[in-house]
Amino acid sequence: MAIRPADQIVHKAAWLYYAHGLRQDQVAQQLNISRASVAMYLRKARETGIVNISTSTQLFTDDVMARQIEDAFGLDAVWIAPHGDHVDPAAEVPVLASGVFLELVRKGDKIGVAWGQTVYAIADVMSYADLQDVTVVQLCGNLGAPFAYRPDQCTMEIARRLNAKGLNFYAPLVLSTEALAEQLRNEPVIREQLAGISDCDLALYSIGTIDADSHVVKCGALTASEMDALRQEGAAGVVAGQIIDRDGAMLDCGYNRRCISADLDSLRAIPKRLVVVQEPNKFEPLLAGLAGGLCTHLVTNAAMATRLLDHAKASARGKAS
Amino acid sequence: MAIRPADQIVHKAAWLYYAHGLRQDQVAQQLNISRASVAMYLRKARETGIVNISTSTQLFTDDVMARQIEDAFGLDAVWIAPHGDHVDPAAEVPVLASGVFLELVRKGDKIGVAWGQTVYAIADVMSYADLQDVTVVQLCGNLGAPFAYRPDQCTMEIARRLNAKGLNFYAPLVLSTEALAEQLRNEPVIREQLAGISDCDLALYSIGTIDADSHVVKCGALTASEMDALRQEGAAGVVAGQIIDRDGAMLDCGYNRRCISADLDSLRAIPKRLVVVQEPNKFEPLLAGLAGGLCTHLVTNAAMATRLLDHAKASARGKAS
DNA sequence: TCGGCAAATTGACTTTTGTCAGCCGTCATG
DNA sequence: CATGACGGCTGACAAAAGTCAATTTGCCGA
Repeated sequence: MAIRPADQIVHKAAWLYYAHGLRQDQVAQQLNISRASVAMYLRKARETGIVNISTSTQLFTDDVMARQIEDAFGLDAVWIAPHGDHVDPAAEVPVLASGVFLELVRKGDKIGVAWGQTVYAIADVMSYADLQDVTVVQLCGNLGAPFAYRPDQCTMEIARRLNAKGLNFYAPLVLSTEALAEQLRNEPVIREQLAGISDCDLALYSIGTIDADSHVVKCGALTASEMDALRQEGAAGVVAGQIIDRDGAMLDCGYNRRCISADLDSLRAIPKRLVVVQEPNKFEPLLAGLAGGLCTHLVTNAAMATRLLDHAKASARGKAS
Repeated sequence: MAIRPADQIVHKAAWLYYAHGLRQDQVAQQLNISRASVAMYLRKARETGIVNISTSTQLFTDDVMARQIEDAFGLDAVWIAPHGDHVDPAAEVPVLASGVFLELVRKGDKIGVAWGQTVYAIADVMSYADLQDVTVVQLCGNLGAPFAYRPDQCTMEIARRLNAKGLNFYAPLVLSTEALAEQLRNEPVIREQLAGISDCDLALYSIGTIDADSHVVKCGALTASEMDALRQEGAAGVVAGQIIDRDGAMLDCGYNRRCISADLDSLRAIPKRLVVVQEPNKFEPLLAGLAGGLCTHLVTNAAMATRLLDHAKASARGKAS
């Protein structure tokens, strides 16, 4: 909580430069150090969240399509990244999502974070902030797989960026038997953590696909053929490591019963549920998530937005006829 | 609410530069404009709060004196500006106060603002923000005096800086008779506004002195000799244009009864009450305000902090003996 | 007390950003 | 239809910020 003596100078430099608007050479003079050091301290200040630079994301909500999707699916807010007509189209959605995320976070909040490539990409471009009284909790159990986007990695990276407390989940995501999963869920430590999920203020997740490329398959929680079987049984998407059906309800299957993760009611109890979807093949999973009320705030790209609207119009016509 | 077409380009430039980290020439290329225009748009973005740059004020709370004052006076948080060993010592407290103010404001808040040179100085150095759903309300009636720090000016300037809604108080601060003041207070428009003060989330004020230099004297609400008489009667400070005694209670006097302003209970109902005091001669008034529980968050300078602590220690000894 | 080593600091150079006079298109006016 | 005023945009230059190799500082163990 207290400022380390070594950081004192960083705070001072940042204050003189950003709050008072002095030039770097003036700051250097004030603090009796070289201008090069000032430049270094200022970079450090930005990188550690002592200084915060945020850009309004209004540009992306202020859009007819975004409004139409809000209305069609009853969402609180929708952000649409335009077609990647610029340098790095793949980065657009994560950068936007991280901006939106930081706009939604409040001091003292408890934030639930799931996992996946999308979530990790967001963490990776997120700018640093000084939110020491924020807690970031992992929404589901862990996987041993050596991927950067594992649940614990996602949680910790976001906590690190925010200078927040990170609360990891020390249990596997999926166990070999239902009985063991049940026992573990009843362990006080685990039970407490699961129970605490519903009093998060904000949740961040993407929705996974039901195919061989799914992160649950890549990380070894399910085999490609098991996944295939689940699709036959009505699986439509993955939320926090669990399989949901087309209506966004938990699929009644052995895999889910062997999972240790946030149950969907707990997720729905979180007031702000930020869902970020980028890849085109996540259309069906996203529809399932929307149907299940798992999303209040949505960040996606223009292509996906168009498909969502087309779908909404089609089903509206379907009902009318 | 919607972005003006002319501002679209400002948003885009700000997004590419600050969120994606492109250089100005790359942004210029993206948007097919000259780099000079990009530089201009970026300045505009900073000046209108599309981009927000904020610096942690932790340096100034993270201080033994600040902690001691918190404890001694039971405050939620205290910030102390160090001795003016740098370029513009007079600006230090207002700059700090505006930083603290912006840290305390939340989206959707209703903010009460009083008036005076200190408050106006804060407004004047405050950086721009994009808080469109914030409401800034004037805590007391108006004065005709041609000073920039009039109640309505303070309110409007802060509202302008935040891009917030400003709600002015269309009544004089002080009337010639008690009867007229009472009648006016009962006018529905005025009554409503006064009643609404207690559901502010945050208040900002300084505490005025009881002397010929007081802003209420300069603005003609009281003459110097009237002020002198009030001091004999126990006046110790001025809050939102009204006179308080040494205990921070409303002084029972004709002037106060002729005032149209927030009553002290309404102020105390506001959860965050940010008091900013800079001038040495405001020591007694500040003590009165603290005694009356009119302050939860305090911004001041090192000299004042020392005096406060000395006073607290002295009265602790007094009680002990 | 003295090397030896890592971390912090700096001077000099390069790149990026800020600025402003002048230009160009637009629009209202005579 | 010419004119002039105005606001926004740009090119070219000046100022400021970023970078990095070289140097200094502080610190540890011998």
